[in-house]
Amino acid sequence: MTEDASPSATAPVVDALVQVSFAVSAVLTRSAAEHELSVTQLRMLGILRDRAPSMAALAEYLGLDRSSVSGLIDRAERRGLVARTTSPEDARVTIVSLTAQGSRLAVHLAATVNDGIARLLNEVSASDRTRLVRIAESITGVTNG
Amino acid sequence: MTEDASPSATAPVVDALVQVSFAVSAVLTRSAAEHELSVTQLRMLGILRDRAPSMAALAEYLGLDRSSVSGLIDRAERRGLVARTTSPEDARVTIVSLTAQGSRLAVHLAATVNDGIARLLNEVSASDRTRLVRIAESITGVTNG
DNA sequence: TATTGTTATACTCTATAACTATA
DNA sequence: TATAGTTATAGAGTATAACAATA
Repeated sequence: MTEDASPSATAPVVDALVQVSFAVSAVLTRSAAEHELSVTQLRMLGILRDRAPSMAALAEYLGLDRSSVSGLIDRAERRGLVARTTSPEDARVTIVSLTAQGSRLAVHLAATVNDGIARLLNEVSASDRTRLVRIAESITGVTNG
Repeated sequence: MTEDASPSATAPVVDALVQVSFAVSAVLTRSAAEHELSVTQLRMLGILRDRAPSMAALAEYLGLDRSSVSGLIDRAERRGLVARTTSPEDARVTIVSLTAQGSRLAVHLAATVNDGIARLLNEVSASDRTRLVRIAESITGVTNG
């Protein structure tokens, strides 16, 4: 987790970011692996928690080609986690949604991930957490919360 | 441990961490993709920058099975990035090292990754960077710098 | 014609199990 | 016997290109 994708003369703050990123990734990987899921499947379930998008929209969310998402959804469907339905408005469009089982798993996974990340923050003070949110906003250019 | 955690109510600081992690991962993925490498190959090149480990040690660094590393090194060798040599001390052991070309690429990649991460920090003030290093230490339990 | 989704194909990444060569 | 590494096999994930169905 700390191997180092980082050059010899890396600034400490760059290392800091990379290491935090690895720690978070490890939580995601571990949470997914507990249910024999890939991180991509984890993300997919997270997306479907509050959406029932078309295949194309799902591909967009995931940043993947549609053909990749076809396979992804094939495998999730085989496991009973998602279902495909044809849009009533446009017969070309396939709508993806969670099954009851998929929904339960998605809720559970979200909690697991949340707990895992929260645990990383155990030793971080309240004021540092506040600061971290602001710093993250600067980094991602997005407002969180 | 996951009792209520209605994950819709994820704390902003958890989201912040996840988003920072995605931003860093995107830099790694993009830097690797510029040279048609996977993130695993990128990590491998980073590791070999200052080491010439055995296959087993490399597998340990990467957290992968040895058989996975065999394939990884096969592909990198085919591209002229690494070389295998047999250890003089123990004929069972294969030593992996960068070729001149692999070394040049590793140096270049390290700089690219460093620049990409540094660019994420463009809008972060000096005092926030200092704080970020400290927060990262709390998160990873490791001292950076 | 354009769009949505799937399929065919090919490659990387990963693991498990079985194998070999060496110790 | 035990260890290092490879190979055989299998499956997931990913993309490109070609395709069918629908608009």
